[in-house]
Amino acid sequence: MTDPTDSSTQKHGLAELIAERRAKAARLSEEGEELAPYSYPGVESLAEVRAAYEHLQTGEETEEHRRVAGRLLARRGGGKAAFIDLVDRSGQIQLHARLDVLGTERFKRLCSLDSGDLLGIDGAPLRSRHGELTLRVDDYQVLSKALRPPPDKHSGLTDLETRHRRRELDLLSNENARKLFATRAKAIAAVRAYLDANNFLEVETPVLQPLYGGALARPFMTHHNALDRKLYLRIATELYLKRLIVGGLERVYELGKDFRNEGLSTKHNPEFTMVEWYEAYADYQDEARRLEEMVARVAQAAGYEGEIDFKAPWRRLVFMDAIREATGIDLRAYRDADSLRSAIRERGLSMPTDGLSWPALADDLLSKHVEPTLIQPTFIFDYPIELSPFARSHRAGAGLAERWEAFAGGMEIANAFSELTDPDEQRARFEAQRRLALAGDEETQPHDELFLEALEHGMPPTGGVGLGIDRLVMILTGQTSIREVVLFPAMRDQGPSTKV
RNA sequence: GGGCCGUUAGCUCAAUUGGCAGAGCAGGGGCCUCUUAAGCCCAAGGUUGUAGGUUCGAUUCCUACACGGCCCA
Repeated sequence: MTDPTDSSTQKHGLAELIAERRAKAARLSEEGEELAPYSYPGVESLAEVRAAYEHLQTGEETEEHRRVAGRLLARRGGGKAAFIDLVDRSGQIQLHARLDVLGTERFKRLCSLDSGDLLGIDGAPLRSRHGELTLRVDDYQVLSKALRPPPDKHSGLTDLETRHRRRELDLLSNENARKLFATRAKAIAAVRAYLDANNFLEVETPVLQPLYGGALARPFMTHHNALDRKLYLRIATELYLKRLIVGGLERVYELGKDFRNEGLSTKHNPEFTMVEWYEAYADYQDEARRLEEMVARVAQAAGYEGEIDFKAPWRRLVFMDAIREATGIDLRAYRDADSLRSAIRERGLSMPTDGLSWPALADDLLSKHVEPTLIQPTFIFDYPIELSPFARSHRAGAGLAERWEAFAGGMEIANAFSELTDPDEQRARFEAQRRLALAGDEETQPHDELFLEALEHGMPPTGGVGLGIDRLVMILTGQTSIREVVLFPAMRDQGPSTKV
């Protein structure tokens, strides 16, 4: 035997599988098949075709013409007829390839294609004798020859690491992954639709900022060569958006990536998607109503059918009461770090307390002992002012700020203030932050003089909200890890690879 | 940063007490005109994450490292 396809000489590791596919592509090409056309016009989605022929009775055939395209998932049969499963973003359909329709040569070539190949089909809809909606293949066009084998056709790709590093393989082999990111897109579109409908202007402010601000977080740094200056990737859009409110844009929002140079977890990716909006003449109570109304609509648009009831009004708690109910500690009675620390230790609450300031301890009490219990949507109102350098002090005083955070699924999803508009007060807050930084706090607000000057031009009363899109999508899709809702999550370098 | 768990064929998974590393799918050679996890016959496919160690013998036991997951900080 000198036949190069003699099975006794074949191996089928990955390198051999690739060589086999390359050889097959070469063969098809020699036989006159165009393997990579520049376009394939007139394609309908499989879902559209399915919907149009759902009425066909078992065994009923048509002579109508439909053009579809997708990836070859599986083939059954051969000989003189075969069934092929084709998948596109909208769904799946069965093809019926027949030798008597296509002729011997083209039928055999079609049957020789591999799973993963991209295929265009001209076909006539029918319902098979077993009741499956099917397209009889009248003509076909190879749109791309896949040189590597796809993941398993039944199990798809399950290895978490590969699913996240090689999202394209996750998407092409797992319908759930395709659905999830379609849901994410719907949720984001619904956020924009809500804000647009309420007369907000979508704006874009710098990602590269001379000074970072608007949140308590460590930034990424970079360098601009031509300007020879240090720049930071933004940790929030807050300060620029407020300058737009000073400028008279009245209602603005920005939906985009923020970057925080912090650890990774199931709830934290170093780059994440946030929408912030600011509304002149409104306060934080107005914004609470806006958020619950918006999120209820987003959940509906995303087709959410889970356990969480987003319908307004959401539960409303007050910061100190929420901590008292969960831990028995009344923060009003412990106004300094030392007394609060001993109260925490007396009650045997498991949390580190050493070296933490009073605001940090108060914040940790909330995030460790209250936040995980907030499954149904809940607002926590009236944070200690020390935790809120951009929030206006509470009209009732008492060391509080007009600030709330919203929680659902045991996670913080949004944060809002009656914005601090007084430039002198803001200057004092920056000064307080500077003292914290000198004392060793790594997450403080740098002094931003341009922002202060903007406030000095006069800022109307304003309500502002930041809503974490990734976490909202986690809740809407029932995922417990942010890596499942971000297409390409941050991963460590893989190290030396032995893969082909 | 710490603890625990995982890493085996392209994919999904086995492997008993430390004793020749096996299946299914995919791929190759055949058969097959209503199949749908199609089926039947044949032949093949492995640096068991990496580097060491113990042992007559290591996927298995030990150490370090890499990557991932969960929990804690």
